Amino acid sequence: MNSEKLAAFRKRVLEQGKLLYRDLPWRNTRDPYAIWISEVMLQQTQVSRVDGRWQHWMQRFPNVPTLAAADSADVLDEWQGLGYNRRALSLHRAAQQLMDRAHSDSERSVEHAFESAEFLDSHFPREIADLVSLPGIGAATAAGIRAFAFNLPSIYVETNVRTVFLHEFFPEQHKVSDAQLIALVEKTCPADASNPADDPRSWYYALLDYGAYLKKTLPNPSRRSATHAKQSQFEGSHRQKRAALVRILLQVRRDKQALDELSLALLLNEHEHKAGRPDVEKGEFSQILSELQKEGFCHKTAAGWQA
DNA sequence: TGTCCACGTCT
DNA sequence: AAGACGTGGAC
Repeated sequence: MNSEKLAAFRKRVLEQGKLLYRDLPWRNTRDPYAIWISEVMLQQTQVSRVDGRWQHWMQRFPNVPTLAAADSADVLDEWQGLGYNRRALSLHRAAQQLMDRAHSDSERSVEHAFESAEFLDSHFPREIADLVSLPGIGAATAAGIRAFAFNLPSIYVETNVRTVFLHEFFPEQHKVSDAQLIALVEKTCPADASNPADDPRSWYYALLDYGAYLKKTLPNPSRRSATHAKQSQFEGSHRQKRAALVRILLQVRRDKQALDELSLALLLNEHEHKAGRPDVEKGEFSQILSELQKEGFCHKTAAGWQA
């Protein structure tokens, strides 16, 4: 790949990015906490579904200390409708870890109150290794936080970025590996922010917006990525039952203020612990549900269990 | 009506 | 390293 070709590509993406720029609410802040929340919400989720939910979350849990102090059931409750509950529980746990880190930092710099949001923001991790050590933050989310909150260069590979590189450099080619894409992403990301119109933040906004546009107008090019996988069947799956159970528990808690906080939190932690594993014990869901039914919290209908 | 599809993180 | 994980819009 010669440098003229790369320069032409960069110019094209920047131009497209300008034309297609989306003025999304989480792009009008530099608060790393707010951007972190948006990145996690946007994992596997369309922009249209996050818009509104992000704002609501920010009202309810405006900063790291608020989120860390929240009850895990309230965090789940706020998350309902976004899918993949484990992301909400990871957010909650990560916030608590950040508080722990801030606490130990403030022992060394006592002039800062460790409870203050400003202190935490200035201590929000910006190194890849520190970000990735938090639950729910992988390579992509870490790079996104670095670019959008701190304007720092990284290799940000997610579906829209894949789409652009697949479309521009690998037309027609199938099963393109991430290693091939990463090499190009690394080569093209601006490494210093001296030119304000061409920095990591603007660069990745442009890539995201151009990629989203390509997905709308073409058969999704990112299907040609080697990482693209067909999802397993939802109907009749454990995760369908688990989702129903969480919904019912939260509904019961909202409506009747029954179910004490602690037992619900324990149950939800259990749920979190088991997520991602296929070894959930047989009959566990129906057992919990029939116990709840005995206490009059829910009942079985033709459509399934209801609160 | 159901079936397919959107996909990053974790184990 | 293959597969689980939630929800709702598109068709």
